[in-house]
Amino acid sequence: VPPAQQSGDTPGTGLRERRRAKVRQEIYRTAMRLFHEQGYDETTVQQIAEGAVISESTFYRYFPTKADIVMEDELDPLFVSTFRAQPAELSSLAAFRASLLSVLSTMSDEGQARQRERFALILSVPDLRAAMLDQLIGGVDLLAAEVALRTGRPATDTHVRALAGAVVGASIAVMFSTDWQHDANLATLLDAAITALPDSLNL
Amino acid sequence: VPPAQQSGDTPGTGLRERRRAKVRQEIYRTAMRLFHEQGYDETTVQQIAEGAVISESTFYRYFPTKADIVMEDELDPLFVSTFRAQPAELSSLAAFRASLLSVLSTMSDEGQARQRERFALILSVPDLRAAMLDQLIGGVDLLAAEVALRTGRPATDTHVRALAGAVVGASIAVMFSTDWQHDANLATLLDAAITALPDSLNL
Amino acid sequence: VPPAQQSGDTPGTGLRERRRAKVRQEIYRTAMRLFHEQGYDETTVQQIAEGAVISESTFYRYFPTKADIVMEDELDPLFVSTFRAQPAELSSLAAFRASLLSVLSTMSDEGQARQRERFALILSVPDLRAAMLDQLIGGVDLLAAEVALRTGRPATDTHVRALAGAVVGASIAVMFSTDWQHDANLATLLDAAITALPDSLNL
Amino acid sequence: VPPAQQSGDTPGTGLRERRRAKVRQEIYRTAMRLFHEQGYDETTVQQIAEGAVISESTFYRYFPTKADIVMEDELDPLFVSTFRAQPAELSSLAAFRASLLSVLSTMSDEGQARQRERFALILSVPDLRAAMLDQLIGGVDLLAAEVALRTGRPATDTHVRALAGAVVGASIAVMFSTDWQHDANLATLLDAAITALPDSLNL
DNA sequence: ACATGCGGGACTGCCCGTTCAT
DNA sequence: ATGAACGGGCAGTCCCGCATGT
Repeated sequence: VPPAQQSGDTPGTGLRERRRAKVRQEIYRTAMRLFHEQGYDETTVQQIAEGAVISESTFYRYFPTKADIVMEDELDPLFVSTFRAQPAELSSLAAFRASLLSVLSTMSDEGQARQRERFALILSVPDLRAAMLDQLIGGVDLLAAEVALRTGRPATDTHVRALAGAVVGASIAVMFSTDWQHDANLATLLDAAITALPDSLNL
Repeated sequence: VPPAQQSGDTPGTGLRERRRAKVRQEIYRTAMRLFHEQGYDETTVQQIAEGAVISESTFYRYFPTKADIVMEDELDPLFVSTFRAQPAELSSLAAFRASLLSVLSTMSDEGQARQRERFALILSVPDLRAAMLDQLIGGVDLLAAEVALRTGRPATDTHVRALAGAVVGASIAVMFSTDWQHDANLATLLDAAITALPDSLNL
Repeated sequence: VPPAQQSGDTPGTGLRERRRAKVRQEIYRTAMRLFHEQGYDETTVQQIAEGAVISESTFYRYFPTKADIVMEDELDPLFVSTFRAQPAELSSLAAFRASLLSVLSTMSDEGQARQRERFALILSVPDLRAAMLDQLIGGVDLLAAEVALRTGRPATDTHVRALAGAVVGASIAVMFSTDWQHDANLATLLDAAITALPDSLNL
Repeated sequence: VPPAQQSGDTPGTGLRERRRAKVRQEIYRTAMRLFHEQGYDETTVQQIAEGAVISESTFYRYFPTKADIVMEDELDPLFVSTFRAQPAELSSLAAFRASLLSVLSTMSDEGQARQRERFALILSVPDLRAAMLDQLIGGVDLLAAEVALRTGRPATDTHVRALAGAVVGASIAVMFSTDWQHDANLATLLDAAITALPDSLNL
């Protein structure tokens, strides 16, 4: 037992943690493969457990629900650090936009493709769409906290929350647009929407 | 055979339709009462069915899922008609704000209290929060369609969608703020947020 | 109401009967198409009813169960008449074999293909396999009755029933053999099995 | 990890296994009692579960379907071992007959009565008749495998399958004869049918 | 007469809490 | 004491029979 519980973010070099991470990844990959082959609803937790050679109850120790496998998003922490690194003279909106572009551009093409597919999956499965709201609310809270930091206002300030909500809402609205699958580039789309947002409010 | 199929909204004078509406309401009330008394998760569909003196399968013929009972929102159509009635010279944002105030003000105190409770329920139950996203997306689509109508732009236009998303997002963000339960008035809160939105974007 | 209920087999020229036949066929075709497109279990009775533009309960007035659509076999009456037409000097077994070949040979290639596919469907769906037993028992009874007619013995005679059972059983056993899908010709297979049956008993 | 995986049939000394067997038997007995008292269709799985003091979902962990309770046949393995013990010089048919008699004679009168009743139940309930086909196919496959073993031919050989099918088919045909309930002895009946089978083929 | 709608039961799948085995 | 097995329990889907209304 390590003398001090390490803070959650540190990767962790303990043997335990690595084993855990490995199992987790095995579950993740098996599940994604099955979702891809058979569809989400058609894949049972039992099948995933069998594929990853663990018991069903172990599965639930790694992912609270089946939907959480897909909800997994490694981009949030990256986004936060990027946002904080933006020059102070930028407005929050501009900083958001810059961070967005920066994060998206660091993704490999394959990474983009995977995000894309993941997103399409979420869009098409009610259960996953549903699971996304908490994710979204979390996103708003996160952004509000960062904006609060930047501006010195409290995170519960109506203006701060409205800004965060509007930005996330606009992003979602554009992403959930029915006809973006042909559109090659999510980054361009989002960038345009965010840039135009102030003007859009005058429509 | 009825001589003319009546448009869906008309109350309907057929014996069948009235019975249906009555049963639906009975289910709704029974469910809400039970949710109030025992909590949402602690109430089974079977109990609701028993309380409404129907079978479980009949329940599912009226509400596709248990969550849909709570999702029921009669305000949307009212909002749409109010929004359309706004003078054309108002910007979409202003029209939205005016409609919002108008709709909220027509609600009785008791109606407001019920909405409030309903909202608190949704906030506290993961299952309901989850179910809300589709509702929200629907709201964005609805609003986008109306804005498109007002401005003559296509409903899929990025500006239009961004506007709709931002407005809904900001509203949600404010409503999901942790500390509004003490605040008596939702209307005031929302009004402030929407009014300040353009300025907020400059934070 | 017709003065005399016509015997079930007569095609019937009444307007009623023709309408009935037409609806029945419409149901049959819609169902088969859907089974083909989506699979049997994945097709609900409601979908079939919608596709045939009738109500669900009407469906059940034409087919007692969903499985009965597939169970429909128009070959039995043909087989009986062919069997009766066999020369009296043939043994029952020989007559059976001759009738079998005769009936199968009258089928068009397309008809054979359809029978083949139908059979594969039955094999692969538990529900259909299950539904088949009554069909089979019916077949045994039918055959026993015919053999009884031919031989002058009572249809309940143990020898008669054993013969009928053995013939049907052997046919089934061969048809349910795991590896016949590559084998182009069901007729050849069955013929060989029946011909060799007496010898097989000495194994 | 247990040092050696015990063969499935061995009773098993683990506490877990014994408990499982006990629960299974409790379900079986409760169900049979209820079927006897109220009829099969009139007995719900819920009642069985209540009677066995388990939950409905546990029931389905022990028996995949309600029908499988009745399908349970402990005679198959006994039959196989008896069949294998027959002297090699007997023909397969003769060996089958000898095994049949042997197995039936070891059954107590009460056991016979139970089998009888079980069979009558199956005959009278469509759902059970239906479930029986898979059982039958299994029986044919089993017998074919044994015959293959005895004769050195492949189990998929047409002669082998035809023989197995014919024997099972003849047995079924006789058992499903309408008027055997007065006939005290199933063994005698089956024996006669099997013995006469080769001659019957010449009818 | 005909369709619509409801009762109700079988069954599946998700998820959680407890118990057993190592 | 850690992890697997197992049971409980509930949501939800589909099939089918019967009552009811048009």
